[in-house]
Amino acid sequence: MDTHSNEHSAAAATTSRLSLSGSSNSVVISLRDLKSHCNLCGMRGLCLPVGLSPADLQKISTLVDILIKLKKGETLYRSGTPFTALYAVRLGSLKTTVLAEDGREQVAGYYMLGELVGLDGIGSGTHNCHAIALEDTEICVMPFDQLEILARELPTLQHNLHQVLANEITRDHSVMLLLGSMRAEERVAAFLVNLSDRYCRRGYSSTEFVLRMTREEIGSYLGLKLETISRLFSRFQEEKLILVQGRAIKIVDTEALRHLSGQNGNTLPKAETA
Amino acid sequence: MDTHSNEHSAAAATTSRLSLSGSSNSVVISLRDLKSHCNLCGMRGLCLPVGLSPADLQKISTLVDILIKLKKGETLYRSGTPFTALYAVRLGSLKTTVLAEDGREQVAGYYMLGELVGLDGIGSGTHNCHAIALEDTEICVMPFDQLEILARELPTLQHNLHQVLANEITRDHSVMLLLGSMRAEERVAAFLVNLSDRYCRRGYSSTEFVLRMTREEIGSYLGLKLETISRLFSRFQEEKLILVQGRAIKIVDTEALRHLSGQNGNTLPKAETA
DNA sequence: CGACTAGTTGAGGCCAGTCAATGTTGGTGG
DNA sequence: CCACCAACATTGACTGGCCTCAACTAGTCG
Repeated sequence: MDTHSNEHSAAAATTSRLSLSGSSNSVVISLRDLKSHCNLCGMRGLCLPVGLSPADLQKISTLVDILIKLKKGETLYRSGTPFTALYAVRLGSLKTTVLAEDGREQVAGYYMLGELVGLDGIGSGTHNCHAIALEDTEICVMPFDQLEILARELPTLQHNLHQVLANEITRDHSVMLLLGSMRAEERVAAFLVNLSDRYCRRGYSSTEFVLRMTREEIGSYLGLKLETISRLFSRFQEEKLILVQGRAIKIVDTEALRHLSGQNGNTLPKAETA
Repeated sequence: MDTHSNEHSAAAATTSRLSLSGSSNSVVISLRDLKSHCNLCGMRGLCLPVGLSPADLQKISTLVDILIKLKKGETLYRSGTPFTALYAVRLGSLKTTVLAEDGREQVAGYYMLGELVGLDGIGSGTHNCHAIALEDTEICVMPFDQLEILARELPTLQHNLHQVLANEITRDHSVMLLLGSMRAEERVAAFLVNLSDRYCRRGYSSTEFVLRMTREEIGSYLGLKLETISRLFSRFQEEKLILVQGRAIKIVDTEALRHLSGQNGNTLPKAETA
């Protein structure tokens, strides 16, 4: 709300380093004025995996001292801008989109509360996707150079960082599997099951949630057209798998969805499927 | 050649830690007996990006003391086996395949000389794909726990490791773009251009090379069927873009291929293609 | 109210998959 | 040397799933 941040010199300095686009009217707040450091944060243990001692957390807090507030549709960073930091979603959600050289754009990821965004920039020092808020969103900024320094002191943090990076690779592999070898209905089912699981892990309902993406964004993520998403939502509803009301989703038959998606839940082992 | 390695206690110990499947008859050699440490290796600067001083390289050499020789078709690791090390391809090539829970398998990556395999295991401590040699292949083993220790001492190595991980993410994103939004001919063109570039960077011909994968493996990687690959190779040949002779490929019209693949090379910008 | 965006639904077309027959290659053994 | 076999590859005919185009509805904002 308080857009007069020029008195927050630390925040202002970091803002320029972060290369937020001038057109963006995102709000940057120095956490030094707030009491919300990592050890108080509800997301603790989500954005960085478990195993950190209170003392370690205290040290990590020192490098998370900027909070960015984005309104729906605002961009956290754009493809081509310099990479300086990792971003932890503290509230809300974002999408990332990759761009082909011919201008085609595709949603590459969908990040919610407690997840880290911006890993893609480490390789080249430049972001190669856009990160855009899907709703009003708060982001903790972790300057990467400081993170690397701290990781040398704290083996647990170092290993956590490696895990976060590798988990992103694993996640991408399952998306590749989805895009490369699943039919449309399987993709949509897998998408819903994935969302359900992630909401569940965060303490929300695994059967009722509100989509933050349009049909077009979902389609882009799944390599399908928006009409196909719409049709499949309707068909799943006819088949009593889900209830759809615009973006509100209620999962009725979790098992059937899970089965469709190829992840046969915790049901029979089926040893013969090589 | 010398398969009596039971006197190489270090090699034998590491072998068990690596959990090589018993059925595999891959050969494990201790590099202590060889003179081929990193600072002598021709791949230097490929498997780990640039910027390492000779002194740093010397230290890294100390952790690369095992060489694995795989014959065509042998597996380096399988999905589900414990993750212990990263593997640098010293000679030859490998594919990695991810498995859906319903048994479907898909080629996730194709690694050649100087590239690192095994990153996927860092997240969970367990590999979640298979790595299989496409031809006779030599692999340098870098135990990951030792690598992490060394990375804490050498900031350059630490940053290189982060870059390697992040580059894998970037690579996966471009595969996702390919699978999600390109038509078959564009995918195949992109595949050929990508191979061409990578061979070129390694000092081989960018226009003539021999595929190490079957049509089926290429198709699996590109989310297509083997017949489609075959048909497109034939069509590209008719259209004078390439010459195909089994697995031998000669690229005739690089520009046209590059254009098809969406990476419009270093030609005209074409601003109007939104 | 009109303009706009998001979503639904239908009709028809096309790209890639499926099925099947045939050709090619490389290795093995008589 | 050739015969034989298995794995890999090519090509054709047909099918079907998803895309394209288009019309229509619902909700929102000025």
